[in-house]
Amino acid sequence: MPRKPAYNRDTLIAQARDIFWRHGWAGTSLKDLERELKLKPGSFYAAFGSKDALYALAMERYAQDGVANMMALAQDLGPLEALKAQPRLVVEASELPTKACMLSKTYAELQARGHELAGQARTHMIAMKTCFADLFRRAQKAGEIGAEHDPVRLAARYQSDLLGLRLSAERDDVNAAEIAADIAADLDRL
Amino acid sequence: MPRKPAYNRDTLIAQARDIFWRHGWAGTSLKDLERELKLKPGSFYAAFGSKDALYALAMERYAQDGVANMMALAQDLGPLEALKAQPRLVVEASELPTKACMLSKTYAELQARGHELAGQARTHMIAMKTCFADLFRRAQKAGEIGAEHDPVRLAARYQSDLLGLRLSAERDDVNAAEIAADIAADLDRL
DNA sequence: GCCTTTCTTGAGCGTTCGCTCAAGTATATA
DNA sequence: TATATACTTGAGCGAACGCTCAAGAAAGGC
Repeated sequence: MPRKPAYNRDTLIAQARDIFWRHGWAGTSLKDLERELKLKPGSFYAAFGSKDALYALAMERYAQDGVANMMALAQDLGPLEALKAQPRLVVEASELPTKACMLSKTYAELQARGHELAGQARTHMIAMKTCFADLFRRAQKAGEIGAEHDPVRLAARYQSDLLGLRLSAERDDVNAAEIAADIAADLDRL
Repeated sequence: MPRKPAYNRDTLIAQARDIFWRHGWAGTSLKDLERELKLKPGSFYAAFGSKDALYALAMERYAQDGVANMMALAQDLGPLEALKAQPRLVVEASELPTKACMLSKTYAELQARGHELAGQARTHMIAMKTCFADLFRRAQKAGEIGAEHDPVRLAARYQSDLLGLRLSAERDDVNAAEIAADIAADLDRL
């Protein structure tokens, strides 16, 4: 009996992710979302409930894709080569809304006010770090890196370097490709 | 003939820097500033002109102090030891409003909208990077690091690592001291 | 003590914010 | 075709935003 929505929910979430990713939480107004998603306020709130609820969905999508992408890369190249390739891939990716990590941007913007979305960003970053640690552990088991290293510590450093790289890649005064190459080179010395 | 202001301008700028640093541009309202600086709207606008003008002053103060601090450290320890010490000092500093870099936070928040303050943050970050490059150059001349390295490239990587470290240091799930130690250890292998 | 000059005060401007809701429209079922 | 059940629309709510300005208070120079 009912009527179907004129929009595709998953598409809208992906669109919202890109807008939030680029402009941040406070930098994105409902007017912006209504214009880009082509939804009037009523439809928007019927579909998602609130700006924050949509932001949470967008961030979840972002995090899931990030982990899936890393896993697929490891499937293709093996764990160490995947970790080495990722910095270059991020810098070279031209279709991203922005180079900086959406999770770190969210965390940096909202943590001081104790916003709930900052906590969710933190959770997603931990999942990503765990994914990195798994890859380091697998590389270690495969004998690709020395047994004296702690995979969790390597993962924390790697994630930190990646966050810095992605921030740097936003700047036109920085040669991000060089930094990416140097991060990858460091992994070969482990 | 005139009447003196009841406030100290430099103190207010330092206070504003800490508030902006912690909460960001959109995250800080005039109400917040009026409350913390104990200034009514009229006095505020007579003194600083606008929220953005005060933000620019705050960021300038932040950047000047950053370079001065690095220079003083190099004076005490020499260039390489200063670069090695800085990561640990940032992580251990307990009096900072927040660990993340104010310039990178500003840039990440406002760059996508083309805000003028993002451009100013960019300029200050370039100055900081130039300061790092100088120290690497001096370390190289002193024979502390190999002649095959490019000081500018080292500076870009170092700044990127530092930005990542400072973002990571905001998170309670990360052992930032370990990352800081690893960054310093990398400098010894140059 | 008076006058001039500046600083301080706070009510309130116009705008934008996230969001609500009642009325209208389209569609799957009976 | 009639009806029930969504979805769509857009005017507009109360609150918060950055900011203005006229009136009052304080302090140096004479």
